[in-house]
Amino acid sequence: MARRRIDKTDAILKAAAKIFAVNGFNGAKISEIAKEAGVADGTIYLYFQNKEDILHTLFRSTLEDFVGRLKERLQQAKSPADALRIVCEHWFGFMEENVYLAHLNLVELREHISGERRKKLNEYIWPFFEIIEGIIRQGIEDGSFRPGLDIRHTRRLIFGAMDQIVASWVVSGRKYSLTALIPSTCEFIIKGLQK
Amino acid sequence: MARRRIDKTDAILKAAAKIFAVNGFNGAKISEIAKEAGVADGTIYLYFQNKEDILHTLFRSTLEDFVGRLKERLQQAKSPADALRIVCEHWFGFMEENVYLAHLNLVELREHISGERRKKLNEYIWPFFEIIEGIIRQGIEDGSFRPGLDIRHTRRLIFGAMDQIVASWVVSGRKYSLTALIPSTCEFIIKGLQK
Amino acid sequence: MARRRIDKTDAILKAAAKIFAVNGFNGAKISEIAKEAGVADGTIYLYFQNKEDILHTLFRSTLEDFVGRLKERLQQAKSPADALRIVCEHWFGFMEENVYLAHLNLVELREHISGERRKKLNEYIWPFFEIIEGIIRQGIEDGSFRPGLDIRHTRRLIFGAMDQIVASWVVSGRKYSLTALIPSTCEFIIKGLQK
Amino acid sequence: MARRRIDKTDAILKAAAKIFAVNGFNGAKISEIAKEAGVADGTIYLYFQNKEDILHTLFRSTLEDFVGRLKERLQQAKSPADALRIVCEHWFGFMEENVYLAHLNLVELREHISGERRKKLNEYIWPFFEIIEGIIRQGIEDGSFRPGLDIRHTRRLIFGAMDQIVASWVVSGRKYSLTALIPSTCEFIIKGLQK
DNA sequence: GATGAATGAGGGTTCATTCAT
DNA sequence: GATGAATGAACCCTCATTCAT
Repeated sequence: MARRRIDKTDAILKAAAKIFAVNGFNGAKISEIAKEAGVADGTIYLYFQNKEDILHTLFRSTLEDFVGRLKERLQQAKSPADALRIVCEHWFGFMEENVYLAHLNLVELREHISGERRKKLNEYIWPFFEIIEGIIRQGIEDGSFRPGLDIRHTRRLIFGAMDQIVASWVVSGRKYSLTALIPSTCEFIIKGLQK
Repeated sequence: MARRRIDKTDAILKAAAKIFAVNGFNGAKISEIAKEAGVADGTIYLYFQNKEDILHTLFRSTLEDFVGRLKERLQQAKSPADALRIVCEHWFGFMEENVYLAHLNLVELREHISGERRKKLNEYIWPFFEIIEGIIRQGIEDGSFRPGLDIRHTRRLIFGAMDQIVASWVVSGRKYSLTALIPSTCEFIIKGLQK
Repeated sequence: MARRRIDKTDAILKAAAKIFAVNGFNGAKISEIAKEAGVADGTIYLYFQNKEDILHTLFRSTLEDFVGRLKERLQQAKSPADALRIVCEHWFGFMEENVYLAHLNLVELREHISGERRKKLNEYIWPFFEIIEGIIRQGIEDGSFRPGLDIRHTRRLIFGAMDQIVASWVVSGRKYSLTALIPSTCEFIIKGLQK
Repeated sequence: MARRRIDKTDAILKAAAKIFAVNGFNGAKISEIAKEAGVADGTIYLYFQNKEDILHTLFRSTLEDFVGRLKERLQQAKSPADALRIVCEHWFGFMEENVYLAHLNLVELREHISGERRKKLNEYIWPFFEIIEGIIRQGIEDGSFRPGLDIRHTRRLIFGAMDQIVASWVVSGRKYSLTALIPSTCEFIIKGLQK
């Protein structure tokens, strides 16, 4: 029973990820998600409160998973610069494995249907931002990075650079390898922080 | 007559910029735009084909204006690094002066109601991207920037970094000065390209 | 223009009265009302806020009309007993002329979808109740009716008796004359108050 | 087995009475009734054909019970007027003891989702009406009441008066004693019939 | 008999677009 | 050209009922 419950939740989330990614949140129809998930329209409401709840759950669960794995990997980081490299690798790799999420991140995390929604979705990505900010702080402390860097501002610069690479890759139709761009992306970022 | 035509077109575009920015494309109602512009609902359809046409015209005209002014300013650039500084200043300044556009850029340029729409909207920003790419190319040629930089990839890194700063500023409710962040942003970008 | 507005409002109200009466409030579909009124579904929302607003307007306007005419007629009343006779005549006559309203009164004024709705609908009938209470008060004062009658309680007894006659007539399919029952109804009521 | 069957039937009916009373027929959810009754949703359909069947059974069984007890009590009536007093006492007392039924009577006996439903529900109250009509007939015969009274019409007047008192009491939130109103109610009714 | 997860039909409401004036 | 009343397609969500276990 519990098993089944999880199966359907997953099926719906997976279907939603696809439909949201293709059509955006507003363009996605519940009936389409249901069809894709192989359940009846009403069934969705046994597992989620409403359309928005699906989106939130999708973000939360995926990002929690992402952050959890990232933290593990980061334990092997030898330096702040190395840690940033791991972050970039992980982010790009994660996006390649979860293209739908990449779409969603691109589209919905930034969309602005109501300030409220944006705020909640932003909450879910905060743990990731905190990781980056922690690395910057450490880099400043151990002298790897310039003193005087504003932590938050710098985190935005780093995330923005990485994110734009993902966004362009998504918009391009993913015609090239994202992971191949890790070295040059990291070089730009790390150089931008040094000295 | 022609004069009047332009007046109304402008009034509608101005109204649309405001309404789109506040409510997003999907959330904006034609009737609200009409009211804000001081015309009847139906009048809008004498000047634009449909709701989407308004958005496209808005982007195109605003970005054309932006690029035109930027090009003028860039004639005084003393070096590629200086040119990038001017680009950043101009972009941030432009966003501060056109908050509505900043919102729109944040929201709609990235939204993805249909791949089709995104593609068209991206077209309008291309001239701006070409300017940045031209600066990078020049910087590589005159030795200011690292050789071996991939022009397009680098442009994305630069734009992504700048853009994230704007995005965060918008999301924050514009509670701080955007232009104050120009120096630290440029330092990150330029250092990222050097050596 | 104003004329048209009134025409449509009336057409919708008339259609709604019919559809509500036949199907009840919950059973009535907006699309049916629209069809009956000869307008598009959406047009209804240009004239009314929502389905409930139609019901309220229907009650309010009809009862206002009813009370207005009743007050005029009552000016010719020669005694409290005569006034009650006029009230009964008017109520029964009104119901015969507005069968749909009779249905509605029977059905919706009493229905209990939410306490809120009932309360509002009851408000509209209050002016009628006040008229009856005024007559009772006067009858006690001039000695026509028993002293010691509780005004409110007595009004309920009177209204209840009359109303049940209407209700039975509606339920029967209106196979007999309602006005023919005025004398016997009034006799019961007036005798019930005297001595 | 048979015993168990009755237990569950009763539990469901009792739960339904409560839920119907609070929410009305349309507003009541099968799942709520099931929860209140402590059974599964599907179980209800082992005991009743559908939602409407529950309502019918509820009315029939409750009113049968009511009429049965009333008949017993009426054997001690000393006169038609006394009998009417007993009827009123019993009706008011019954309503006070079965508030849920009072609500239901108020709401659903009169509701009119389909003429069909009303007709059936009315059937269940007929035995009560017949008792009242019998008393009137007897009163006319023994000279207690006016000759020439129309039996059916008079029954409606009596029931209407009593019922309105109950209805107002229910709507008021039952903030006062219903049984306290028996004397004045009976005085009105009996005076209305005499001479 | 009992369960409760699953079903899917049904409807109020919004709003981009049209067109008679 | 300008108006704005009218249109009607589109969609999320509820809940009575079913049926596999």
